[in-house]
Amino acid sequence: MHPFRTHTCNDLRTEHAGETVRLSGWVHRKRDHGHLLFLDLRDHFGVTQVVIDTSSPLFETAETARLESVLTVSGKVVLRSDDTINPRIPTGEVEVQIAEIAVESTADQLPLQVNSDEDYGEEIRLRYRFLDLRRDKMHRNIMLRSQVITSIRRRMTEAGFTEFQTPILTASSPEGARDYLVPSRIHPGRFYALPQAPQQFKQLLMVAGFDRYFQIAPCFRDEDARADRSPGEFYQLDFEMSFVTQDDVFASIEPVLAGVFEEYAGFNKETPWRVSPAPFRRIPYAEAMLRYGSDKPDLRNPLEIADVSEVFRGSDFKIFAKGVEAGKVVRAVPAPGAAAQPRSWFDKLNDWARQQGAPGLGYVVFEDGAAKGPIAKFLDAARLDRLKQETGLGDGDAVFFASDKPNDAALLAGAARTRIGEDLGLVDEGQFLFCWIVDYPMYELDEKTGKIEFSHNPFSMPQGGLKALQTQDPLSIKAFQYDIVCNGVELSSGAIRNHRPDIMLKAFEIAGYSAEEVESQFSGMLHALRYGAPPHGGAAPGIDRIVMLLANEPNLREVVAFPMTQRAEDLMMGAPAEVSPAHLRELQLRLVAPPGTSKG
RNA sequence: GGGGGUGUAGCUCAGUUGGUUAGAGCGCCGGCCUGUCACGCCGGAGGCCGCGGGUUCGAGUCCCGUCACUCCCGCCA
Repeated sequence: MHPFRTHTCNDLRTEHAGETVRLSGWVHRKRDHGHLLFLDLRDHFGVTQVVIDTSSPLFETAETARLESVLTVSGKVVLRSDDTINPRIPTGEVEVQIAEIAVESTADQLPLQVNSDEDYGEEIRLRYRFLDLRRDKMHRNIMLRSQVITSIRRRMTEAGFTEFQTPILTASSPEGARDYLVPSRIHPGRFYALPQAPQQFKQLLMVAGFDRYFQIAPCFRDEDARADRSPGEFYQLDFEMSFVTQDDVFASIEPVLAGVFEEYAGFNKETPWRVSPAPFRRIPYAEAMLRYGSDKPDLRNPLEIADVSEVFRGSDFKIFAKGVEAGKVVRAVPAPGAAAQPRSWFDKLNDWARQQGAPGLGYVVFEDGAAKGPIAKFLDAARLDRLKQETGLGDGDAVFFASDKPNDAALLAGAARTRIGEDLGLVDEGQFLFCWIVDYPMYELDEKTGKIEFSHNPFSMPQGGLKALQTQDPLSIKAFQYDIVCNGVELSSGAIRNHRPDIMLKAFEIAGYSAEEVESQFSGMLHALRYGAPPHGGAAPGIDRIVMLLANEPNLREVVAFPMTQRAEDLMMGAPAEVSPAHLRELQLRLVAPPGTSKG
């Protein structure tokens, strides 16, 4: 019997009745009636019921085939009687009567059930990823990923971008995350590094006179994982453009992102989610920190934080009043309608704030024309009126306070905003809400050392250029640096790059780097910028995060075919692995015992 | 590097105040069943209670350590 099928397991319909067909697939489910056996045969495309009874000498072969064994069957397509039609599958009006059967391969007892959507532990799922990926949800997620990438490629190409490849084996760069190193055999003692991003190469392509570059680029960073941060490797839609302003970059990528999100906004959803149309809202960094307490706000949460420091300045609530005099701030998180919440709700939020390391969350409740709560009695009528005004609240509402140094207060208020919004059911989830965070500060003050440091990307162009660096307080200088955020997930950061060696040297000088240091550490880039570099800029939205959002998954592993564990191990392939002494010798490497062990 | 959660049959889980032989569902094996589609019914096998140590007459249960998976902080230009 020829092993190849004439149809997939999703093809057969009533019009095929009477044809003899061949189907191949996995045994998805068995319904054994003793003298009559139904098998659901599953392949990549779908499921078809095949049937056999004891009048066939092949009955026993079919009956003993375990779940997830691979079969090829052939036989006649027959219509099902009206009362046995299965409306839940596209092939449910027909079935195949088995005339021939071949067991292509058998399956051992399964460590996880392919035909169920039960939750299994990560360890089992990752160790048997090939089985996990057979399951419906994972199969669809990985297909979504492929379709999203195809859609992005098409949209980028149609927008005039060209896809390039850049090296995987490259040089370690001193800034940024830890590198993955690859030893050189030809140059013992020297190492390649895997790229954290194709950042310098894409800039060099601009210098080389290409324009509108993009790449679905693998990026490698040896940093610890999070739910939305894969350990080791991830993919970016890396793009760069020459002779552009920040507005040009936004205008180019917004329709691509909005288009992809609109295209797949209905994935796994009864009704497609709304997508915020281009142009996306732009929020300056300082405003985002003040109003949302985060530089990646989820704008589906309607709550906005207010600064109410002046309400407490000179008030009888001495803790806050003294703090304000000492340069601290008071941020107010509104909780509309919260007056109806029981006392325990307020206590729980307070306990939560203490777990976050704060002294607590003070609050005021406006109820029956009066102000209640532990802080209310310290505020006179004028201050309470002003508080209502600043927060836009009134009777029936409550307001929580975070008081600390500006940055710390912002972060606590931001976390409280998220929690209160969720608790009160205020978040309108059925949408993808994009925004740009713009005007990042070029520098920030390291509170421990008192030194001025780059706050984000040292290669961004400072707003105001060389003149700003020469004349402004460094902490007041903004950069042409931006993030794109969707539903509280940072999809990408990007920048208009600094293409002028003189501005770059000055920018590094302010952060305490000598010209010699900069020349030696970034020689390749600086060298290139001295031979006619176009102004250029771009960004690099994360592919994995885009798919995660579209699939509405809480975790990147659900949209990556072969992810590693949190501790950066591949349980299926056994990576990382030890290598043979001969292998090490060839690379002139020797292992050194870690401190406190005797093993060499 | 630090904090939290979880770990019991192949898998998902239950297991009371520390007390007899550690249970259920699915899967697996066997039997019955010719129209099911999560087929049904009957029976069976299957356990280093993650691992190591301790407390106790007695530990799945309490204590200490450790490992794995995971969430978070640090880290991620």
